[in-house]
Amino acid sequence: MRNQTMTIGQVAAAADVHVETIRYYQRLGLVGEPPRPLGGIRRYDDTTVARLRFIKRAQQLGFALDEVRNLLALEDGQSCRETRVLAEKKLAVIDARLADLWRMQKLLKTLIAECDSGKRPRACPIIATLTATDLTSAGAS
Amino acid sequence: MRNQTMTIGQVAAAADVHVETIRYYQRLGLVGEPPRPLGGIRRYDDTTVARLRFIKRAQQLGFALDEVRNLLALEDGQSCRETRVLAEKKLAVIDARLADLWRMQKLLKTLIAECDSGKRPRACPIIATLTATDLTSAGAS
DNA sequence: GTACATTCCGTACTTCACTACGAAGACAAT
DNA sequence: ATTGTCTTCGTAGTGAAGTACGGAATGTAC
Repeated sequence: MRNQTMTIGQVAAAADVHVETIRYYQRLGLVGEPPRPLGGIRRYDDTTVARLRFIKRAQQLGFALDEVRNLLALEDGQSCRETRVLAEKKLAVIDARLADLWRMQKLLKTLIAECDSGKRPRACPIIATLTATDLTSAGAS
Repeated sequence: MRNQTMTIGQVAAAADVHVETIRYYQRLGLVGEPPRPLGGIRRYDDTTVARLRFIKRAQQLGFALDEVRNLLALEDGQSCRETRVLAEKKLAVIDARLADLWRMQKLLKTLIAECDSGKRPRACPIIATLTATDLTSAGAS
């Protein structure tokens, strides 16, 4: 697959993305466009496939495309400190999001349990909570 | 504040949302529009404020506006079983999202730690991982 | 009675990561 | 030489939850 032999469709299949996604990344400058031989079709090699996989993995780690752009600039692996800083920032965001979701999970679990246990008198405890409670502290036993 | 005395701006201030947000919710049918006295200005009472707060709380629990619409239909508190079903579905989504984020968090922590410990030889372990690893299993010690 | 703030209404724009569409050209097989 | 698939390029649409804008009318204070 070396030496510019693949079409964009073959690259897409190899990296398991859609052709349109590659063209979108090219517009964003995340993936290069090889020169087009006069009136012909562009050819790619597997460095493009590798780059697409890199992008996919970074996304799975929670990086947005704009952040992936920064990571790609450090792709030589020689700027470990800068990469680390990006990873730490992302980790902080993920930590915060986890705390949020954890709070939601806890409260929902509590409310669902109350539906069963008949602890509260008449009305549905979930609706009652939505109607009256300050959720930033509610259910935090 | 009873008996239709507030303007939309006062309602917005009381519920801590923007005027445009109220109008947006009115378009979605989440909030009613009181009749407009011929060529005059609509007046609201605090049931609208309460409804806006209900919506905000539901959003904090992770419900999308479209789901809030369903919750509002059960607002009388008499359909506890149906409300519970909605809450359980939302809880399942949140559980899944938590698992995702937890995986990201774990992997990022591992990678950042490796940056420090010099475990890996030369290149940045984060970049190396993005370049080569299958993240769905990587770092899962 | 006039200046200023608000309201009303519709439309359009924002972000993010794509996806869809359409026309024209290129290439591969028969 | 024709069919059929693929590529190229540009533009436009998706969904979620709003935000922004602009002109006209209305309300409020002095």
